[in-house]
Amino acid sequence: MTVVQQDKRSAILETLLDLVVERGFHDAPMALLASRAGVSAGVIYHYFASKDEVIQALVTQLKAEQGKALIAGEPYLLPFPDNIKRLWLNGFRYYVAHPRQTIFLEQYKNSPFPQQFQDEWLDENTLPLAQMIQYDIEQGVIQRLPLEALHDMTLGVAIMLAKRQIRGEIQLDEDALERVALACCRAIQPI
Amino acid sequence: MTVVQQDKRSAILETLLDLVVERGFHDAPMALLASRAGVSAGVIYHYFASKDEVIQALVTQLKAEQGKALIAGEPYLLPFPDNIKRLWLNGFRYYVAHPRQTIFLEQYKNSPFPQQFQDEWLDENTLPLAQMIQYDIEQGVIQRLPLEALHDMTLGVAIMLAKRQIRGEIQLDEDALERVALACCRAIQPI
Amino acid sequence: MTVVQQDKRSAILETLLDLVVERGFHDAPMALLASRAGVSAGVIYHYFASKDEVIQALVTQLKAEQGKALIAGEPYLLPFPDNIKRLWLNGFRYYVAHPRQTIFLEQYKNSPFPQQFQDEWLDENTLPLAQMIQYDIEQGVIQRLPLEALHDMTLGVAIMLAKRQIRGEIQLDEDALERVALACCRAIQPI
Amino acid sequence: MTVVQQDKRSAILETLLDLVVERGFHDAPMALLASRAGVSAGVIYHYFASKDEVIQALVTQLKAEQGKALIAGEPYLLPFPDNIKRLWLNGFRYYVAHPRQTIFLEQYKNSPFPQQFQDEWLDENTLPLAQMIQYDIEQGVIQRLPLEALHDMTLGVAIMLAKRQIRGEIQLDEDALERVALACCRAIQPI
DNA sequence: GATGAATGAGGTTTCATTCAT
DNA sequence: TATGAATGAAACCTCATTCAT
Repeated sequence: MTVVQQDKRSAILETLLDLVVERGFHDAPMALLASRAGVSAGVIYHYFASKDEVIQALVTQLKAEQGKALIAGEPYLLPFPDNIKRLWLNGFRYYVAHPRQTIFLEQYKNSPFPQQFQDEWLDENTLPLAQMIQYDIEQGVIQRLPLEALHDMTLGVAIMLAKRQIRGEIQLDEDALERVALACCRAIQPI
Repeated sequence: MTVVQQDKRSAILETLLDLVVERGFHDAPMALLASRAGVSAGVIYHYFASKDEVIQALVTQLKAEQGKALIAGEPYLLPFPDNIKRLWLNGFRYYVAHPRQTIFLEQYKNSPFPQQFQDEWLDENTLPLAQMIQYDIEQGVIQRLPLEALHDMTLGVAIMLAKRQIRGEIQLDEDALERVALACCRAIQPI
Repeated sequence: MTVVQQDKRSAILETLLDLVVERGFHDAPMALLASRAGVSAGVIYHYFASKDEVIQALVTQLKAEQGKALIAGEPYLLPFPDNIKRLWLNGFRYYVAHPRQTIFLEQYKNSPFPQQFQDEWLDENTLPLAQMIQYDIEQGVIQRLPLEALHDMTLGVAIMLAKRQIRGEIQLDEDALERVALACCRAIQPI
Repeated sequence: MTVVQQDKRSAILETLLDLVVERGFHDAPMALLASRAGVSAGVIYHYFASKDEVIQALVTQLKAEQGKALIAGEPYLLPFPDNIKRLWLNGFRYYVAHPRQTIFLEQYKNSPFPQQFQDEWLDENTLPLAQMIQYDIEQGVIQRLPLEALHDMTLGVAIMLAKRQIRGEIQLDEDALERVALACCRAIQPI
């Protein structure tokens, strides 16, 4: 049945997420993936053509989930700096609330996997964000810098801080969070 | 001879750097390391006890080199915001000029290797920087936030942008660089 | 329905023929057999008990077809050397016109499959041929040699040449064919 | 040491020969090859890049040995039909004396392995034979037929009979052998 | 110190066969 | 009958590490 099928497929992806977060891409064998997912070694190859494709499927799924989380509350409808602030807080909270997803994607992005060219600003979730930023640049409320640079100065910082909080290195309270989010907004404003 | 020894040891580390950058930790076998380093497979085990130790040795070396690069021009002797700006530009330039080292360390930091607790602010290179920041916080010219947060809001952004530039995703000219460096200084200032 | 049954059974055998000719016994998996035959993997086991039995069924069928082709035109009614010549030309033409069947059976005969002892001269098609040869030996028009040797000196040559022609290594015209067929007749005559 | 190395390499090839003759290409796993050769599974891959390359190496070696056996006694120096007769008897005796090699090569030639185009008449052993045949054709003592056809009408018959004798299906005595060899010579003569 | 053949456990993937539906 | 997901043993191959030389 389709439900059962989806169950197995999902169990495999879910377990890969755990495994890679715990042990890294270099130490996540298929046999362990199978046994921890409660499936036989063979079925994995009914759902995916190879180990790489399991990884790709998980990456795709996680990126979509992240993208959706970022646009919760429709930040692209707010004026600067509220739009960026909401985006930033959306991001930070999602990252901290989904530590495995965050750790996995960061590990993936920093590993030399054949990076299919996929502009992070051109999928259905982030396109309105890109347009929002572009508009604010034209309006003169955001510095004229590459989208990627603006991303790193805002959401990039949110990811880094979230990773630290996940690892327990820091613990930002609501007040500190607000201040950092605002600081990132200020950073990208023209002088 | 000692020189030859150092040559082989260095060749191994240098080659591991290449290999991990090209293929990732998950695809850097010892046999390939040996052949590309121009040494026999066995001799690696005269210099290092295991594969993990080769990796650790390289990590240690690269961190020390990065640490030294950051304090070039003794930024800890300058007043805010010049100290942070110099630090930022030191960092960005070092990262871009040493792409393999940057990529390697980022890959390492994002992989779940047994992270021996090693406070990044307590080694001989970064200690003066920590003291400098602490002093500026007391003086009220930098926001009271965890050192790690302040790091990510400044140098963290430099690393992210450097990685993008290494990958060819962006190309920041001198003017843009200055603006971003300043923006990061502004970000950590109190409101 | 019986027709459908026969259709599926035939499709399986037909596809196995293709598969083995293209890829060999060592590379003809059941899953591929099923998908190329347009049937499910499971249904093969309704028609055949195992992979070996599919192979055996195909072998049996192909041998019967070949046997029938050899006695077309009732060569056992003709006097030597016309009987042998017709046999030879029947064979050559059948082999060339049925390349997959020829290649398959040759591959099978040269592989160490459990060769159920099955005298090739004792089935319903070839028995009259064996009697014909035996008679010609008694009459002194064919050398007294084992039936198998006489077979190889005549039909055996036809198979070899047909395989070459199938592979495109040679191209025998009608004249050459006649000459070779005759040569094979002469070969088995007493001196 | 080189001797030991050669020992292992040879043991692997020798064992593959046994294995394929006994069980066929479709049932000759590397693990069995290793254990029967008295080596570990891993070493095979120090000497050969893959299973296919082990097979290729064996094929190459066996073809060379066969080629040398055929020209023993320098048949290409004798006048027709003694040259062909010696070739034929050389062949038959070699095949019967080296049953595994014969069975292996026949199985190989009848399997759809990527047949590197390798004209069997153009290597160092068989080139003088090709020239010899060509000369006899010009002299009018051998029919004008493709070399491949002449080969099958003579040596081809020798192989087939040898295979039968190996399997115990026939047992040709010296007298019968002489007669068959001569018959093959007669077969390729012009009428 | 240096070599590289050797090991053998373990990696990814395949495959004949079964069985719930 | 028919399906195709599921199994798990076994296939091919890799790899960190050892050790005789």
